[in-house]
Amino acid sequence: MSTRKYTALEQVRLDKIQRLREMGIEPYPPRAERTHTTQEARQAFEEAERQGKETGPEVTVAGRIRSMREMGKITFAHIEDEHGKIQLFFQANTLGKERLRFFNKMFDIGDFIQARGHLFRTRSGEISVWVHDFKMLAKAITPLPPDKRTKHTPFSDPELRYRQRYADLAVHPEVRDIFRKRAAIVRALRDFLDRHGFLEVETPILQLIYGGAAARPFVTYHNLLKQRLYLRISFELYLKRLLVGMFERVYEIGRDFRNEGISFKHNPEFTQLECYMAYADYRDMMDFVEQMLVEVVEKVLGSRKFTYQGHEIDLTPPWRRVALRDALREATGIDIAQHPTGESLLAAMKERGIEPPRAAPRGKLIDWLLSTYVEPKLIQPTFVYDYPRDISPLAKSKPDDPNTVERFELFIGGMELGNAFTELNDPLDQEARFLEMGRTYAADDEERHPLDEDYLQALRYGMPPNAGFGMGIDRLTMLLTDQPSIREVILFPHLRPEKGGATEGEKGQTPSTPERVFAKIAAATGEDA
RNA sequence: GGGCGCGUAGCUCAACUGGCAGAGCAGCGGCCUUUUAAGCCGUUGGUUGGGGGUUCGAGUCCCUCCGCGCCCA
Repeated sequence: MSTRKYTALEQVRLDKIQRLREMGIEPYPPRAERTHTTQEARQAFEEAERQGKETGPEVTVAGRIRSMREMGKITFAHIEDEHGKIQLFFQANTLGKERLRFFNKMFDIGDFIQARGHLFRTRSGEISVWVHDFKMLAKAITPLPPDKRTKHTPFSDPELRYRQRYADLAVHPEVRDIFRKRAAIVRALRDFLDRHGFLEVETPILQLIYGGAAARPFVTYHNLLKQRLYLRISFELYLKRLLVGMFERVYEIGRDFRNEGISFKHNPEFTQLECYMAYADYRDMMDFVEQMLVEVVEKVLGSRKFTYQGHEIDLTPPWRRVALRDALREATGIDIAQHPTGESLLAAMKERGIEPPRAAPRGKLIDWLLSTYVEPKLIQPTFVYDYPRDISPLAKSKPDDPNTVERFELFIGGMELGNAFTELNDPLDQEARFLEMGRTYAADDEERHPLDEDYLQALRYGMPPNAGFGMGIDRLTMLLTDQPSIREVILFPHLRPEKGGATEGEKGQTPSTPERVFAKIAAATGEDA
């Protein structure tokens, strides 16, 4: 019994499976006997040609049928494996009429096949396998979608491409290339950090107290321990504990989870790199990041320059460094230094016809101005530095200006790519900041964070001065693969369920606070919350 | 969360002010011994995203729900 109804097209192929089995042919045999990839087969033939031969060696190739052209007593087909295609040539004189008919009738585009034969060139010059024998490796039931380049019927529906990424990948080699490049980026970052004395570590994803960023968490529940847990929104507080533990340089590459909106640059789970360097400050970190990205990009792309969405981006150092105050003054005419309070800043904004979406504290207004008026224009790599203290509770204040912290964000291609501070290592100041945040944020503000007493305890043992940096791997991949949406660089991006919509009983109401969610989870799992 | 747009055959898309749901591709049957967007002849295929309403009559108009995209938060 099937979990869904088969289409008429699928039914045809199911019938073929049935008939194959009746003929004693297993449509899903356990083993293949490939001797050459398509690439190796072509190379083998070219080698034979260099030796003056007209035919190449006998090879057994395997792959997915991508096209079939039946022409009476001969049939052409292309098969594809991971790295390329090769044409198969089936001829009645070689195989016998019945065997050729068997191929024509029982094999379809999308099936995996293995074919043995010698290599040759067709009259039109294409290297092909003159098939002596062939074998079904895996019968496809659902027809493959046509690829994007097919003139009449491109497979272009983004929803279907993301929902059925396997089909998208199967027919679009260039989509496979994005993920190869992504792997190369991560490898190059690791390599760079390892060579610079960083230790790669893994810290908890399930956390009792979340922190390190301003974001809403996903919540979950450990049944046996009756523990409320959060999926981490950043690695920051754990990695910095390791500096207390006398590791001087640590990094982690992994998944963060943020229970927030989805957009072309936001996915609920995304991959982050964070690294921490003892005895360095945020200026050292700028130099380090510059060096790291230049090297990574050169390794992956072979150049310091690349095009992102029509913009030529040049990573040749030194990158522009601009104080947040100057960047905002340039973009909006407002000097935030003249407006030490939210009220004053808001008044200045309104004077210039700038209307924020909602009333907010000073730091949040500045953040909004930055992302609205500055960020989209920062195409070339730019460090924006010196941020308001109240939106940076983990960063150290500037010695001469307690309301400004030593923090920078990195922008490339109009996107925020990374964030860094001279880390706050004064346990008393950190405690004061946590308490201050608790007062500034309304009790029901979902970005209000619980106070992490254990983190303060770690600081009390003494943490060396250090700088930390976090960067979105997905966004870096977007830049280096010239993709306009984060979904193009995540293999299985988050989508709503195709059917059903909201979970039963939750329609129309969002359980907005973790407390309410815990109550629901506990009820659903039969545990006391 | 808000605004705009989209949802029709397996895929890509048509269908005027409401009036017989169509094409190309693929599929199926046939012809074809060097094709590669093969070609030629014939042919099958529909819960028009789900539900409700208006109407003699709804793909089209109204309400609602679901999904996707773009823009805004």
